[in-house]
Amino acid sequence: MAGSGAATRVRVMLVDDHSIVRSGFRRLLEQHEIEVVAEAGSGEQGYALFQSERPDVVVLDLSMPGMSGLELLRRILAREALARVLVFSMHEEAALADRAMQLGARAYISKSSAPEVLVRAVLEVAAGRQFLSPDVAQSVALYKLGGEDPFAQLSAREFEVFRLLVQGESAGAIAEILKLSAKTVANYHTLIKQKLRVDSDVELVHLALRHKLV
Amino acid sequence: MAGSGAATRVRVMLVDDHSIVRSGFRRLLEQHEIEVVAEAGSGEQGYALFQSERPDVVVLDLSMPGMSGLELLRRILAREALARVLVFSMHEEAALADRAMQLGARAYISKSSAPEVLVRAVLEVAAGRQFLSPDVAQSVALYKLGGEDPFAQLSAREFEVFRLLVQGESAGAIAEILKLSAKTVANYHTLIKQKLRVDSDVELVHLALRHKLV
DNA sequence: GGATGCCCGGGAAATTTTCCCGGACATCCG
DNA sequence: CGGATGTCCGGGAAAATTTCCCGGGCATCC
Repeated sequence: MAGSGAATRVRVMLVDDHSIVRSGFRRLLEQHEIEVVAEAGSGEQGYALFQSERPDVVVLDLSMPGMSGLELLRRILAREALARVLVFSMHEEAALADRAMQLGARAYISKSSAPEVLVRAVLEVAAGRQFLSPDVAQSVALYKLGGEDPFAQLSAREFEVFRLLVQGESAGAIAEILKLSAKTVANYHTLIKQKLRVDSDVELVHLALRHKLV
Repeated sequence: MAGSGAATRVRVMLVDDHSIVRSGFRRLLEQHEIEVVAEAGSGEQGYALFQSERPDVVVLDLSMPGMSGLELLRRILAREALARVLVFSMHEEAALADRAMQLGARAYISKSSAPEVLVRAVLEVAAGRQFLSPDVAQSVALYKLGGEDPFAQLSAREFEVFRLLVQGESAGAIAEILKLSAKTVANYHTLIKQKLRVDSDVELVHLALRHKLV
């Protein structure tokens, strides 16, 4: 990068399992003088590349097979508490945005945002600020105002296990993904059902469904 | 096509409710000498623009609020039976791909396809050929080979238990409702999971969901 | 320096799930 | 008619899972 004169270009890493989407983003960002220094198609790859490339900003799609986006977010922040991660999600579910920001994401934007919003968000995050796309902001605000979040009592870790569970992952798979013992996952499973006041996995899925988490 | 000398550029219309995605696609296609002559963010708009712009190829995202992608596809083909429509979908559900191709779509590709696949598909369709991305092709092939309805093998009684189960009724409640012993319900439960080839209740609900049974 | 709360997982008991079995009944067919 | 097949129903016992209880590590907050 022979950046003379103008400010140094922002170095971004893209994490999304759809290469076609990454490809579009790359072109979009590059047209705005933002440099894409790495692309990852999975959580594992994302973590590895994060460490080797040290991008200024990570643009992360939450929904991925294998290691979940949230898990990757958690790991990145565990290693580098000040990492600047911009979460990009298909849906504008408040519950997810809430979790992601709690964990330490710097921005959360939905896929229905205008292209300029992504660019804007990347720049905001690069500058150390937080950012929410308008739809997400409204959604989160209403969600929080409306009180009564059944998931509020779940810890971050529990919530992650919950999401993976209702997405159909087996206990073994979850242990694998989160690097836990199957036993721990089983224990969380029980705890989650208790906290959410349901008796069966079926009700668990229904609850998730009502909150658009599946 | 008045192809003189070099080939005339292909004229494409994009229909997707996410402007951010359209934006990426436009850049991607334009880098491959494909011209994007129109973008629509809804079915209604897509139909109007189709008539005024008469693109060579329509790239259509199936999942949109309001008029569904399938409905737009149907209308376009009703007006112009030979229209070349390329369907682009988030999921690679065979059922959807099946229906879209039955209706007359020329291609169906999933979002997990490589960027080149989209370009390739557009060119194939423009040339009058059909195209399926590899994952979709496999999915559809297996779906067709495997015999459509996964519930076909369930007996009436089993199906009934299945429906109550995925609706969240407990084993005890079902026994009550159907006047069976809880033991019998448990046995059916096992049998149903076997027949439907799933390992957990969560997957059972997902299956029901996909077939709109919840 | 506590007190609190999440994170993680082992051990053992409690409960459920699964497998195997047999009988009642209805249908279809040579 | 006799027999084959398939659904329907549930018991018994083994196998697997869930649940409960526990403790240590770690961070945060007075």
